[in-house]
Amino acid sequence: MSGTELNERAQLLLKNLVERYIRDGQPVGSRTLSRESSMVLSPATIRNVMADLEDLGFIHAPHTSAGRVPTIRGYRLFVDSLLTIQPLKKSVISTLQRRIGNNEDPGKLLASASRQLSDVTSMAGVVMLPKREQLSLRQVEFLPLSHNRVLVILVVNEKEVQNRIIQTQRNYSAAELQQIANYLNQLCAGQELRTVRQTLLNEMEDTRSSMNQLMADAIQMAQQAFTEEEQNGDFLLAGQTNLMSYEEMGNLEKLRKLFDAFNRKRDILKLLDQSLHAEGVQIFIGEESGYEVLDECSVVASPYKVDGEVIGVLGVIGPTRMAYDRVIPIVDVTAQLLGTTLNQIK
Amino acid sequence: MSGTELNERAQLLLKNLVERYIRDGQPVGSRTLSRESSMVLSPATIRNVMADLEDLGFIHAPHTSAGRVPTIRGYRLFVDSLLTIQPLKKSVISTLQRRIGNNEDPGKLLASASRQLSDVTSMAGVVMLPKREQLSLRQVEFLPLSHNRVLVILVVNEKEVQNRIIQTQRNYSAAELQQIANYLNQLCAGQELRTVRQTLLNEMEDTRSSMNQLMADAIQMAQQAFTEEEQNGDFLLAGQTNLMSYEEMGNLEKLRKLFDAFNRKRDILKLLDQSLHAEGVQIFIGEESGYEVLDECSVVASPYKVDGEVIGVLGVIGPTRMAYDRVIPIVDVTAQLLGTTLNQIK
DNA sequence: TATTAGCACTCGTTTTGGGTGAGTGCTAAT
DNA sequence: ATTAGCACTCACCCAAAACGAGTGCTAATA
Repeated sequence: MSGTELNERAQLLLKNLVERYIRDGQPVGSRTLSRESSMVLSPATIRNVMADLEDLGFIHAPHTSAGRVPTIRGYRLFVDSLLTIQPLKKSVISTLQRRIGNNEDPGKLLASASRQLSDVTSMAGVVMLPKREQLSLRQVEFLPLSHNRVLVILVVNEKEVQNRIIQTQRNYSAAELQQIANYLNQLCAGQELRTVRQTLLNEMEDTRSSMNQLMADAIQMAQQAFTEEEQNGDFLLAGQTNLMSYEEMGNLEKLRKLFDAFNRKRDILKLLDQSLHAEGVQIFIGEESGYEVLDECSVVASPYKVDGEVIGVLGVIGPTRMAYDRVIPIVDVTAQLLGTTLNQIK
Repeated sequence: MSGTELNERAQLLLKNLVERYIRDGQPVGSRTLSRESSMVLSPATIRNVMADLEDLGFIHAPHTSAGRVPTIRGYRLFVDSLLTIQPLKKSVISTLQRRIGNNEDPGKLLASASRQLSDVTSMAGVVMLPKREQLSLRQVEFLPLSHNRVLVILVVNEKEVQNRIIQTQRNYSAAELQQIANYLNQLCAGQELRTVRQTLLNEMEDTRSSMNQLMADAIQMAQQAFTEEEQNGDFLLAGQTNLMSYEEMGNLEKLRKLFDAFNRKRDILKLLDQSLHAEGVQIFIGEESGYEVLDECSVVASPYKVDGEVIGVLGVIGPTRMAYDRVIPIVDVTAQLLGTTLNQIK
């Protein structure tokens, strides 16, 4: 029984222990496990096995006369190779589908997905906003404002509208701006924003010789307008209050730090980013995430795709002691549903 | 000493009591008050006075052998006529001003104001988004999408861009849409959205006879586009996690309900609306608000103006036991600063 | 008449200590 | 290798006791 490998029996026992602990949150003792477990073993034997499991760091006793509780390592082994996931029933899937809806507005869709996740899991649901690598310019429009400022309206990706205000050298009339816009639209429409910037550079060379001042202005203006505001990414969070109902979150101070992290967004984003280039559901258990505030939380995340390309991540955040077998398929399916729905309205 | 009027001494005592209670959160007893209070009275006398105050419902003893705690009525009297507010120092005001900044983007400005409020008060800061009564249309633009849908871009109030998608009867070409936009721009530019709708109705009458199909289409399209999505109002909340640090919020269940109310927004909005047509700082103490979740909270709110017209409300939400003397001027000044800053960038 | 000292009393809080029970590790028997 | 038996540990519960801040009432006082 000594050694670093876990035999069949020990694994099964660990599985039972974790399941039991997840179910009712109490440290589980040898007696319980003996009764519960499928195999017939006396408590004493089980104690021996548990002692081994403890030596190997899979479980841990809060104090001498308490049962055992899974450690992070224990959970890890559990989700990696012990967990049996029952696939969702068709009916459940279609309920999820229906509840996500197929709103025209992708923003609303994402919000609904995160709410969905939080509702069905009773934890916090999170949906990262899509990273749109390729923004293809459809049309640009300029409107004069006071104080040498110009309102720029960009229509990208067919139906998305961005607008920003730029500062110009002098005052342009509406007519001039119209001309500039026409010029730029003709030059750049349909291109991706990054190639647009290249196009502008090239054009600048050409125009310099031809000496058309307005064109030169146009290019300079466009340079400003198309400077991508670095979009640091963002996410939608729903149901964070659900987390307040878990007694393992009883520590208000910790809970507060967690909520602050949600507001700060940065750490959570970084964590989600890690799933961006992964395939399928990823799980971060407790400290594994590397973020102290998530000490006692697990994150179950999955990338979602549009056009076969991963554009974002969604998932749930909850206590380490969560029903992984239920949560994992929910996250998985929701990611797929969101992807296909986004595809449809693209 | 019996009677319903409070004599000078009783008022002063109440003032001291509330101040003391606000300072350290413990029920305050006759002994403490005797030591603390400016006037020289024995604990026994003070007990007599306190008994009266209790009869009149201004204070309340949590149990027989505890000191007294202000009731809602007590707080009310305190803030209404006992409270001495020290005006903010110039330096503090300019710090506030600086920290709000003068971002070009009004959205960022509002966010910064609410963060500001929460930071300096260590409570939750809230800023209602401006109600813009008059949206004056500057320009409208149509872009064809697939499936008989059209992307409408509205530029209102000089520099604000709205966009929505409408469903049309048939497919229009870009050129047709351009024509329609020109027509509408000529017809309606500069008008307020509400008069625009009227203009359209009138125009419809006229056009019906002249039988120009495209114009008729244009009007129908505009009807759709200008149907105001009822903007139910919204607010920006910052620092709600601050509330988790007050021991009077120890009850997680209650705190959760409060946070849920923040997310629901509706109740909070209604409450803030009440300050919309008030002059100066308004205070809702505990149950006074009429919303159960705010039982143990007070809301200090003030309308803010642009162009001399009230367009929104801002304030803070915190425990009933808050330092009103400090919070009230902060809210007051912040409202003024936000107003003037908004004015500048308008 | 208003104020105050004195005193018995109340009641939440803290401390103490025994009892309980779930669970353990170890040892010896199977 | 497994199990029964047993002494031991320790969180938890509960009741009793000690504590102390604060009260209301009464009688004395200015």
